[in-house]
Amino acid sequence: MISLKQIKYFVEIVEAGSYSRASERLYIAQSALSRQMKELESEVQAVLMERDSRHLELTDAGRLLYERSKRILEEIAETVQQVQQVGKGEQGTIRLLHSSSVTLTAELGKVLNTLLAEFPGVSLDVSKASSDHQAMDIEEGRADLGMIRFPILRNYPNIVVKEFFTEKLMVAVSEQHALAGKQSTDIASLREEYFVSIPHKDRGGLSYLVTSLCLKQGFFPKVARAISRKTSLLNLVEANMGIAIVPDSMQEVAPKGVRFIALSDQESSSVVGLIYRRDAPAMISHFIAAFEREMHAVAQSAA
Amino acid sequence: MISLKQIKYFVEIVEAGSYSRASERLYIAQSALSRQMKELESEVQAVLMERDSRHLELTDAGRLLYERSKRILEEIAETVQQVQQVGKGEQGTIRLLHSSSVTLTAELGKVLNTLLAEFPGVSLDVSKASSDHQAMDIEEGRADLGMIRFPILRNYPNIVVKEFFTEKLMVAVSEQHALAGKQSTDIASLREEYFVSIPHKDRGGLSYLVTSLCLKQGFFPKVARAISRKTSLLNLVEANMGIAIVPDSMQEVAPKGVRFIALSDQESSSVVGLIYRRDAPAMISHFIAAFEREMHAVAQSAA
DNA sequence: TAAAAATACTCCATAGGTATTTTAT
DNA sequence: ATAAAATACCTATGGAGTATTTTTA
Repeated sequence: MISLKQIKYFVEIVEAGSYSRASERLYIAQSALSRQMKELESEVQAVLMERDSRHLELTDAGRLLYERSKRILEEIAETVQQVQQVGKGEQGTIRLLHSSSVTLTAELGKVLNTLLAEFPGVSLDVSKASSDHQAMDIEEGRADLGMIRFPILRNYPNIVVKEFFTEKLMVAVSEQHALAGKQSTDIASLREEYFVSIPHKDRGGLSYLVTSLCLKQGFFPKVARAISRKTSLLNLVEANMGIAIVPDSMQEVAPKGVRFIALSDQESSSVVGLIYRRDAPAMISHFIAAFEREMHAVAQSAA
Repeated sequence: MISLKQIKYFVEIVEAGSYSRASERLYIAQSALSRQMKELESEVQAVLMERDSRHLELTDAGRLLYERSKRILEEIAETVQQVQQVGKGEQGTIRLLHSSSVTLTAELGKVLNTLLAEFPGVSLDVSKASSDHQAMDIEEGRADLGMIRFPILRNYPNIVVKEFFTEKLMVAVSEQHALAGKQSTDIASLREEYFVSIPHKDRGGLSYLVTSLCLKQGFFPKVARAISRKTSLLNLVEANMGIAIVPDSMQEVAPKGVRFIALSDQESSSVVGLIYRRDAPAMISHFIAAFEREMHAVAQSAA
């Protein structure tokens, strides 16, 4: 019966390029490898490697086995990890909240799918909620994890707030707007514009950030004549009721008649944060750790 | 280190529904299973089965491991088989010929793809050739395998001819033809039609078969005014230059303006054959055996 | 109490170690 | 002549068998 040991040894030999080197890496004697490979070859009834005192070379059969073996070993490792997780009770539904300004972009969706594959016992229940609601829901056990936009004004003693990722801010304008054709602008130039977002000083998040940025340029953003909580900001922008400063990820979900203009200001970026209970169960903690890891990975690959 | 034995035992236990029954199937002692499962559970750090003296039930972790294990064992078995094949020199290109009346339908394509997956060292080189050419090419080593349409008139001593599969014959007519709307007809009713196929008595295959069928009904098929070897029969049919009797698989490759009408005659079917050298190398023989097996399998599932 | 799993104890097969030989450059 | 793989021989770990105990429906 072919054994996993043989497969592991075989892969290691191929990657080490020689029996002796592989024997060192595996902390076993070279003779053991020699015998195991002989055994493996008789199991599959095929010569896997041409070997002499200098060279080691895979045969066609060996190459095939090597490729397959890597896959199989990976699959087994992954399986063991996942079975461990499920065994540890890492299963159930994670209730994930997100602010309306944190949209579920394709990128985020990809990351979440990766996580679901990694945590086979877990499913997600995603809803939209304001930062305050998120904090309360999580504190009181109605949700597990939230994605909010900095800054956070109030403090919740039982809740951890972690920086998650950073996005560039952009100006969203209607295609009929004077700025529509521009490549780039800055916040100071928006002094006379009407903002469809509600500049609410004490609610934190994006509106707070935008207001602060404007104040730094010496003006308080003028409020547009039409404002809505129901329809998305971007629909008002499209209707040319005013402009908005939003994260660039909003481009993905923007209606057709909206143009995005880059902001040259250095500080014009916004941080998305992750919030969760300080005493989150192990499963949630593991999920969060993986979430951060994956998100940083895509951030790296993007940079 | 988790072992294949443990995985095999585990799967067997799950499928047997009890340790004792599994131990019988595996020809080992029940105690051995008990210990191996204990070991496996400690390897994956998870309880896999709730077991007492009456019931055996998988935990969530166990269910996950069971599903994955089946996949992994399959993958290993398949790998071993394929490595054996490649090791036995079962690699190279199989030169496959087919008559023009044996079209590479989607069904056939699927079967060939299955075979290519099963024979990882093999690739195909497919060409069209007349039955006679096929036999000569194969006899003289320029090809390996041919798909022809019965009957075969000449005898080639070094070539094996095997029935492969059977198809219903249909009448192909232009959509402007009087028969176009009919559900079904019979050969006797085609007495006055013009046939765009060339009724060649001594060339075998489809034309011979069609001619014989007509003769059985007491007439010799009338030859259409336009005949071509280059363009496909069906183009002539579409242009309403005459009708043709063809296998139903031709519907897949027919131009839009062609209608197919069923034939009620009992004998109106045609047999496709496989031809190859009597002394074909092992690899070709194995491939052929698998080809027949797969083709019969789809024939069964269709019926 | 009966059937099925778990444990105790024993044995042997086989994986691995050391030392040596073979092989190809 | 040397570096690496193959072989010979020995040892020890761990997998399997038998017999027995434990568990729960």
